[in-house]
Amino acid sequence: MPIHNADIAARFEEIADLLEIQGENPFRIRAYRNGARTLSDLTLDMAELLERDKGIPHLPGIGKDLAAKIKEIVDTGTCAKLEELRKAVPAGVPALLKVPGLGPKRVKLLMAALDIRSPAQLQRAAREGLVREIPGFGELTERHIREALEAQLGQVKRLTLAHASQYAEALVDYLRQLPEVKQAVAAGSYRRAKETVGDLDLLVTTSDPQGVMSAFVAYDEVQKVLSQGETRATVILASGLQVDLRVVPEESFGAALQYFTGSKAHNIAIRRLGQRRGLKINEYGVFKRTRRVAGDSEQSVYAAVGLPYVEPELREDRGEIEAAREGHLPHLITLEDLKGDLHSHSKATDGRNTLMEMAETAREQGLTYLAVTEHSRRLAVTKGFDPARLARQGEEIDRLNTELKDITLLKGIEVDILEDGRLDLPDSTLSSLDLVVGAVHSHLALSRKKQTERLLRAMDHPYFSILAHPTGRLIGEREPCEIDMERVIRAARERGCFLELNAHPERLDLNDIYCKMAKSECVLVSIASDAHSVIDFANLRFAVGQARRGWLEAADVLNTRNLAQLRLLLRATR
DNA sequence: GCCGTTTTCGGCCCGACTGTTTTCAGTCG
Repeated sequence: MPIHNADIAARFEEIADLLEIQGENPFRIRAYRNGARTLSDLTLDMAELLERDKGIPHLPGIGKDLAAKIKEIVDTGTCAKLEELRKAVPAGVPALLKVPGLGPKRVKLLMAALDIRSPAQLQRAAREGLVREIPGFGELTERHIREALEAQLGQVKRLTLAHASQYAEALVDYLRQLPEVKQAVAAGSYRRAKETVGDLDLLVTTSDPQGVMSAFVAYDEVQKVLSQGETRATVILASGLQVDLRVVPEESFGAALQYFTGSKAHNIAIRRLGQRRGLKINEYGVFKRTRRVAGDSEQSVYAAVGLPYVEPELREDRGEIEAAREGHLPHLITLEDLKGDLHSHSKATDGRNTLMEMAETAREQGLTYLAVTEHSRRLAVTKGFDPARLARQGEEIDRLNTELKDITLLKGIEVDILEDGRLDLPDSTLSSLDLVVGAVHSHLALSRKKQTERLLRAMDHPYFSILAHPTGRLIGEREPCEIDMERVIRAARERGCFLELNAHPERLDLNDIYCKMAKSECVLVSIASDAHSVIDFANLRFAVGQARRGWLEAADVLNTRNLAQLRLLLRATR
């Protein structure tokens, strides 16, 4: 079993949980969690580095001790420290930390007083009314534990960004129409355009906090109010989504928005910068002793610690603070930078609309070209194209292009990459097209070596232009294929072809980390809708969000070029 | 356990809400 960075990160999280239950130094615990986060954000594969005898490079939050543990975990699958901790704490106990309202202190109390060793035992004890008898617990706490354990069975997964946007936009609209509300925005991971959102964080400024709070908990989708104070409330919607609302005075809007946008790691780093300058930063502003020196706007908060404004999508403590300090922040791509779309389908295969309808909608969205890329014959369920049908569509595209104004249809194909890396259509067919988008739709479970070589062979093909949804993942449904993305990206650079960032809300593939990696290797990314109907062009904004999280600028994206420039770049791949 | 533009030792972000207590600990974000 190969050990991936995610596996090492999981071991570190487990160590942190176990140390927490033992009541260890909280900063030591945080060190393990920071190490875990660094590893899961990393593109370098630790196991591979060690295999090639490269040693572990200097990484933020990974010191001598954690580096040694990484090596030990890669070599043995575990580490002595973890095994020692596992022996000291019963196996079901870490799961108790996941129960809302239970932290390490209460878990310890439960173990000591009632010998609770698993969520099941806790559920029984809570039903029998034993929990309330423990000093520090009470009837209400017991009820909350019982309800939380029962609810956990049907626990909601994280929503895709697109799904969350439906709830967020409706709620923000609701709050904005309240007369006492000055500003209302969604902050948190939603504002950072993270691909999935666990809960919504809303921020409101008002002169009447009480009124806003009452209106918020009265929103008709609210099923349960978890907490409600003067400036903060937490509710659960009927859909199961948790929503936190924070209310601050108008002059604190910037500081509060900065704080509630996160990420947590980014905020900690910013506050530490503040500390060094003798400043205290909280959601109400930036303070020098008791004097408020900034906080009206986010810009003012960053300026107070000597930094330029940092875009929300960059705020993950992945190097943005250093880049800001050195004046190297990227000028991030925007939706308006996209000049065209290089992946779409029509009724001819598994799409819903005609070519004309697709073209006109794309044009309405400000696009000036649209590549038609139907599936190839191998994907029979989609009525994929054989050479003859593809040729006939080519004639139709020629005819439409004489009728269409301000937009050009390009002839393409989403050709299946077969198990051995060959393409599903002959060269004579592919050579007649403007671009060839290659995609894997079968044999997703090949070994890392085979899957990687399959992609490399496909990309080596003389007419190959763009690798579509490179990892094949479906968020929350299907894990990415095992691929050595570092090799794929390097191969794309050498070959001169491109990688796609697919805008389908469940794909968003490439992800942010791989986008950044492609950028560092100077491989252009195609931000593509993969539209199967006219409404799918709207998904482009989520892909742009992902691209921004991956530090991409307009120049890093293939389809920010105008048609003439694009044709040159596509021709150069051949 | 990590880290250093005051530091290689002694710090490590900061505040709101709840429940149980009678002034605050625990948890959460």
